[in-house]
Amino acid sequence: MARKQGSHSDITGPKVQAAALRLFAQHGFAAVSMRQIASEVGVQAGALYNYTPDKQTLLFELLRTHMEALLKAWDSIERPIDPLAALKCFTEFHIAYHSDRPDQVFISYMELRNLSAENFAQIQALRRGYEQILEDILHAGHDSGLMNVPDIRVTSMALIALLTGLNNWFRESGRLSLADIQGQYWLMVRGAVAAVDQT
Amino acid sequence: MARKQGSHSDITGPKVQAAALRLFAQHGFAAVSMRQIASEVGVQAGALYNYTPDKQTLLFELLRTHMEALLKAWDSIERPIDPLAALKCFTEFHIAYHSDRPDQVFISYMELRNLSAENFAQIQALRRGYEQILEDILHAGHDSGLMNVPDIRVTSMALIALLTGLNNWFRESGRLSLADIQGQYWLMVRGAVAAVDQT
DNA sequence: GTCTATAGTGTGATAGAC
DNA sequence: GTCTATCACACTATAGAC
Repeated sequence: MARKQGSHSDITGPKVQAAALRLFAQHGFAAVSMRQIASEVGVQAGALYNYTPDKQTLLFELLRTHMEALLKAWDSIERPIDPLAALKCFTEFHIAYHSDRPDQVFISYMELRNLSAENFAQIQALRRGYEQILEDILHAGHDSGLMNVPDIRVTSMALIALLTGLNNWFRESGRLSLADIQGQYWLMVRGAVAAVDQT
Repeated sequence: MARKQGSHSDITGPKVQAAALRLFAQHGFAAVSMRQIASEVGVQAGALYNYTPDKQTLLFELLRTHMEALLKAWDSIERPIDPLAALKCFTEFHIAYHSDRPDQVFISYMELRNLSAENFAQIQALRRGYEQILEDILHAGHDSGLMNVPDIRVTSMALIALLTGLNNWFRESGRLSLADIQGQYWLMVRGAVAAVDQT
């Protein structure tokens, strides 16, 4: 018999985040009501406000947590110094990390416009930090002559789109393993920066 | 002195489409109300229902019109037979067409989940048709030995993400011309399918 | 910490006058 | 074809009991 009242702060908090993440990813921030989230968690709508001051902050915290965890994860791995090896490392890291968190990645791209101006600026700064990682690698590759990068900003945005696009269609349960995907994407990334000029 | 009543079917219809397109792209389908659209058009909310049976159909018609125009535009240009030349042609076409219609492209990617099941299936079929164009080119390139394409589906999805990602940051008014962009993206696309196996 | 109840506002869509 | 007025319902967020 289910309890109708009681204190569950330790477990309800994470459940609110998880429910909001899943529903925002599936239906979009604006299309999801606080009542839907509460229903998924198993509480009444009013109880959600013990865990977030409002719906906007709930979204913001999901994005901030994701971006900070992403940056921290990169910081914690060992990065090769050689630019090509570093680019391969980045490619494989990006694919592994992002394909494992489809909902977080999805809302991080789709719901930016639903952030308030202040919150948007914070998330954008974190995102810029991630892009900078790739740009530094491309810069080193360009300077060493190991890569052909006519414009670092263009190449970095193109490569991130290439890699993140994987989330649009890849499902782990499909016919291809993560290692297969990493291998094929690395072939394409390496080719994209190795191209020499010819018509 | 503005008229408060009258018949404007010829001009109001397109204005409704244009206002909905702009607002959906900026704020998202679920976050935009019929009253907002009416306000942008300069009519009252009730008048919109002379031009669409409901909000859902308004979104669907925007996406359908865009996808059909895209396919028709490709059909109307001259396509080289040589696979590499065809891939270059596709790359430049995709960039030119998409960078000229940022709002249409944006909602075509972001608002798919707000379509009803029936409408989604129709849009998805049109999208599949566009992907098929690229897959056919890659298939010919693979068979002729001119391209290294381990998995046609993987490569086509990756290249479309690479190219469409341009819309995330490119603004015609920026420091780079469309021709510059087309040149750099073609270098990357060609490299991505030309890579030979090496570690 | 969760509940019930509710304030105050906004929503998509329709009816009928002009 | 557009207007005004409205129905019936959903929304975020808060107040106060337990």
